[in-house]
Amino acid sequence: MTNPLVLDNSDAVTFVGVAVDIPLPGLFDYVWSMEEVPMPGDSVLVPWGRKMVWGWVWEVRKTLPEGVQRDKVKAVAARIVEVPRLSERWMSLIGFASRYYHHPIGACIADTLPKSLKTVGKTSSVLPPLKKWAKQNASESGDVVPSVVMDLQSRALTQEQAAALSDIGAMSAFGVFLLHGITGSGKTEVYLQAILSKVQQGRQCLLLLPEINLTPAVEQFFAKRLQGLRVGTLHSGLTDTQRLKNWLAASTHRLDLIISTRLGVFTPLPALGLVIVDEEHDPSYKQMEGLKYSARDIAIMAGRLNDCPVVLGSATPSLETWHKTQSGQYRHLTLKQRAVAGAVLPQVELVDTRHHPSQAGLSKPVVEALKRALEAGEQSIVFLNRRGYAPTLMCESCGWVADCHQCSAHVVWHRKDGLLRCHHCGASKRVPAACPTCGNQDLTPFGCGTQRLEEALQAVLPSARILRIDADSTRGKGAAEAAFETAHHGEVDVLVGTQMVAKGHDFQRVRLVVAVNVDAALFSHQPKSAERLFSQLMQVAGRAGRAGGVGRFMVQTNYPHHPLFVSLLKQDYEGFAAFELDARRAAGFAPFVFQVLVRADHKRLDHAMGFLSVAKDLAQTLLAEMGWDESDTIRLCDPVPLTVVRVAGVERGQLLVESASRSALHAFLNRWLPVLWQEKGSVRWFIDVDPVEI
DNA sequence: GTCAGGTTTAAA
DNA sequence: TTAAACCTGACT
Repeated sequence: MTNPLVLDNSDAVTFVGVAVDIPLPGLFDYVWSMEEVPMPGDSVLVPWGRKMVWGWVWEVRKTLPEGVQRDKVKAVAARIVEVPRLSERWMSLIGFASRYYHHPIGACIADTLPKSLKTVGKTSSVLPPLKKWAKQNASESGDVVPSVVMDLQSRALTQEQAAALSDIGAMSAFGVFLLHGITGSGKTEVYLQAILSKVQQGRQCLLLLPEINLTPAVEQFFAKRLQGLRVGTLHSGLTDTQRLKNWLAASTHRLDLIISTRLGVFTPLPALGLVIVDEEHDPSYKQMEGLKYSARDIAIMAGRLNDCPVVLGSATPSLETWHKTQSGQYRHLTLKQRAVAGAVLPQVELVDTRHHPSQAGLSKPVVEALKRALEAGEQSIVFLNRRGYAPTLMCESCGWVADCHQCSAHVVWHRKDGLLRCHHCGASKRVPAACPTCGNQDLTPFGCGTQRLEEALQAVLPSARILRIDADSTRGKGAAEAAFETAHHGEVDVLVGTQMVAKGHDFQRVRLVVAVNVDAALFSHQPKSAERLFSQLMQVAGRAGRAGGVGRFMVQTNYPHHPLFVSLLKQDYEGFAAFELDARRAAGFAPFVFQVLVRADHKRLDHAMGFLSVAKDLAQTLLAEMGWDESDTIRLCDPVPLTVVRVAGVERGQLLVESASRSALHAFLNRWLPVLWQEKGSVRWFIDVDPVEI
């Protein structure tokens, strides 16, 4: 601490540690030679090599850190006054993300701010909203308590809802709640009233949703129900300018409720009072590129830093959340009844496909049920989590299979547009007229995707109006909303689709829901695949019978006695979770062990694998030096190629590191990763903390 | 010698 | 990541 009364020595120089948008670890030091005093959080322009790059002041220092030569240090070129200074709390959150995910701090900032903030001075479109913001900010403060009132048609809460609400409302400090409620149990009503009460106290609320598709409907819902509420959305579907505007409004308390996808969890909200993560188990909360964060985990840290409650909502909580709830770290709020009047749980039926052979993916009992629903004028949903027409195209005479040139994977036949598309790299090519190896003109599709299922359904239900909803049919702006709109208006008898049909949308006239081709997930080597299947099935099941009457959910399987289905029949999440957690404990999987994945990519597999084995050797040496017993604290697995080893012409390998102690794992990474930075050669590598796929 | 191509290194 | 420097082999 410098005493402010003692004048600085005239030759004392101020240095700043700047987080630069460069994938290198650590901060870079610059001289601050401007009149104005630098502050952490300032946006600056600094020389980098022979060009200028954008960065943020992270630390202000009187001396250079050890090892930095004074003559190498250049001066900050300019402070970008138009960009608001980042708050301390926001910097703590980014700092946490950087340490926890072992990702360079500059890259963390770059990955979490609206990217238009990096182009100030380069493009003209960014400046007007920033200038407007500065002007507005000078003239008035955003900190006003809005007078928000609930609409008159508010329903009375069930006892369970009221109890949950009062528990959340009573929590004014940090605490995590699991709001565990089946579909239709009225979680949203609890969110709404909790948000209302926080907003009336002058606080901001952050509501995270797993998918962009859900944001418009949810925004409308809140705007309609809470009059006077200043609500805005943040997601990657917004234009850069719109996103910047909403971000600025949120960060200056001109919004009370921010509804966003995962990227919104990093928005600096000055008056954050409540964080809600809806469908907290959803895999899309995990960012897979750049800073590989879990928005749910970051949300919890944001709650901790802002000392406010965090609500995790789900009908089928992730097992890590469930585990923490069971051990008392999170508080468990349960909603067991369906809140919508007259709605009851759907009946689950398993169709044993060993006894009911299926044609084009549909068994006889399922077809019968669909016919009856059609006759009764009801809507039905058929769920198949695989898009395209057929996952493989094969020549039966020579055994040739259509593969992707750039990836070690089969290409999927998309019959509608006559293309073979690779679902890994996105490349597509025309369907060949004949087998390229033997000239056979009869190529046979194997397996079934949503397009083929749609065709099969049309064949058995000729009079039905069928609508397919998947990533292909809803490409293009507004296409998804238009499709859902059509379904809502009842102009559709059967909806066929991937998990897109399962998420968030209540179709009023649906009584029957069918799931086909789910068995592969039962025996996947991915530890989370059973968990994911169970939650998907519970979620689609919830689409049945929301309007009243008993819904019916039929699942085709070859393994009706599998424990997952035994739990599904009873819609018994807790039973499933107990079974699955036991299995994970026995196998030594997460959440009983903490994992970090080191991935190495290179055009040549031997280079990628070579890097990983060197990395492993270095790790072993390091562990010996640290005096840790390898088998005891840190477990290093063998480097292995990924299942789909080549994608877009790049070969990929990985090395899994595990420990029962999170702090030991991080302490080890802090020593190991700097060594790897020196060792990389031409191999591109990165790490994934708490990976969802291994 | 020189040109294209790959690999290494530094960036504060 | 980017860009320049550095290295290497093929060819004139």
